[in-house]
Amino acid sequence: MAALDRSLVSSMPIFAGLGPQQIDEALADARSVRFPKGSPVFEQGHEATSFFVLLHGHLQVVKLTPAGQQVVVRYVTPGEMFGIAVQMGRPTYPATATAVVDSLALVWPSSAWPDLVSRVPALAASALQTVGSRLNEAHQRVVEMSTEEVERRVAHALLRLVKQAGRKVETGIQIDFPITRQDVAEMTGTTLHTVSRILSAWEDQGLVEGGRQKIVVKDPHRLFALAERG
Amino acid sequence: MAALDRSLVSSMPIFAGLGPQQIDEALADARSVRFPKGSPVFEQGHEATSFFVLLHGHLQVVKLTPAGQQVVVRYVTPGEMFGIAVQMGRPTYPATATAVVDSLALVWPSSAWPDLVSRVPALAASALQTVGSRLNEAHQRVVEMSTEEVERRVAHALLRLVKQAGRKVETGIQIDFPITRQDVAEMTGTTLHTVSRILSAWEDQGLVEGGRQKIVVKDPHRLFALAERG
DNA sequence: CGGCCGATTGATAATTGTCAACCCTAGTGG
DNA sequence: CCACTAGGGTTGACAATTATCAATCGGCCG
Repeated sequence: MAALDRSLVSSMPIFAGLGPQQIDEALADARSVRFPKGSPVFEQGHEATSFFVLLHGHLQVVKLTPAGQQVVVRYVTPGEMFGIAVQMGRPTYPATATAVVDSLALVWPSSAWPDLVSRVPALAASALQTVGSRLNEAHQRVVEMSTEEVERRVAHALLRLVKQAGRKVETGIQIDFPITRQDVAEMTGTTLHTVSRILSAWEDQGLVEGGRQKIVVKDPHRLFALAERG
Repeated sequence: MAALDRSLVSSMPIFAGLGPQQIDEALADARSVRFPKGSPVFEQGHEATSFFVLLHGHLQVVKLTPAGQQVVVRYVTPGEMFGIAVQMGRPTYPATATAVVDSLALVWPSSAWPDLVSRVPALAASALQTVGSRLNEAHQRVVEMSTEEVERRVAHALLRLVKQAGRKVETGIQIDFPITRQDVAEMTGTTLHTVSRILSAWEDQGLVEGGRQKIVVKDPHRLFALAERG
């Protein structure tokens, strides 16, 4: 089991640069847990009792506003660390993570972190880099929302999804999990109606191919041009 | 000199929980540098050769888009660590930091970080928390830009400025550095025209008091109500 | 097979950006 | 010391994007 996990894990950036025995040490406190499609991994406001590394599947991370509106913060892809609220000094999770397909994650108790870091100091640097790259994405998104109109924001969001969760199919590259127009709207700060109109227009131009909870990008290059030049 | 710095620094969250000798150790590699109003501390895209702690003053951190539009990422207030790109695994600064008033900062060479962390492990946790809280702010901003109309975004931005850089004056609380309508627009993803209209309306209602590069919040409570309830 | 969730599309309204003109004042330099 | 100027601010008119409201369609899952 540990050996299986080690092979699953050794190629992941978080564990990059660790020796086999360090990986085993890190894995000692962890257990792997299955999260069926639709089930919550953790919920906004709850005590941050665990942190995670996703092994397989995809999670949607959502923030709920006081007024009840949702914003999709990001999607978690295999290899990523997540739920590291405590490490950042917050006692509760700042968002809700839900499995959008059947998923598998390594789970550590938050209390294991200090000990883990002292035994494997490189983990602290790993965590810092993880959070740093996430900060960068967030800032990028702020810049996009400040300076780009909706269509380009949707284009950027789609390209990001393609990079993170693209799977080759006959007609192009498909987002590898069920995703609705509403989801895309919540990623880009617009409404499902506007997203629907945009995707319809793109479909007419042969850029993408729609479907129920499905998006296939047929011409990534042209989509990229649209996102950049406008 | 070191003693002076230590007293300046010991109350700052980044150095919280460090003993006096640990603080001295951390300060050993640092020098303090003055940045006159208007001068750049570091620039977007340049090699991240240093990281910093602000001792006095205020910095504006700006991201420039390929199309030449600016977005104000945040303002740095005394006690904050900044320019920690290398620690997050990026070779260059992702934004430009400029002193908006005469400022003073501690400067470390980036190369000193690994050694520093090994001698003062608590710094790694400090840095992680700093980046974590910044990530939180960025996400908060994404949520606001996704769900709130301009007026409430401006209200939130003003309240944040008041908290970070508010100074009591007779008529209320003034932002303690020169700030233009354009700056506020670049913080909230709108135009200086819209900001000007909003501030004018608020001034008529006795909420704020305007002026050239000046904003005084006369009634923070009412502004807060406006930001929250809408 | 039926119901429901997701998607599409039209008509309309509202917010906010754009363009333009103008004012004001702080600071500069003669 | 005063005049001038440039940068910051204000305001109006108009346009455009995008949200809102409403109706309808269609295909999947139970």
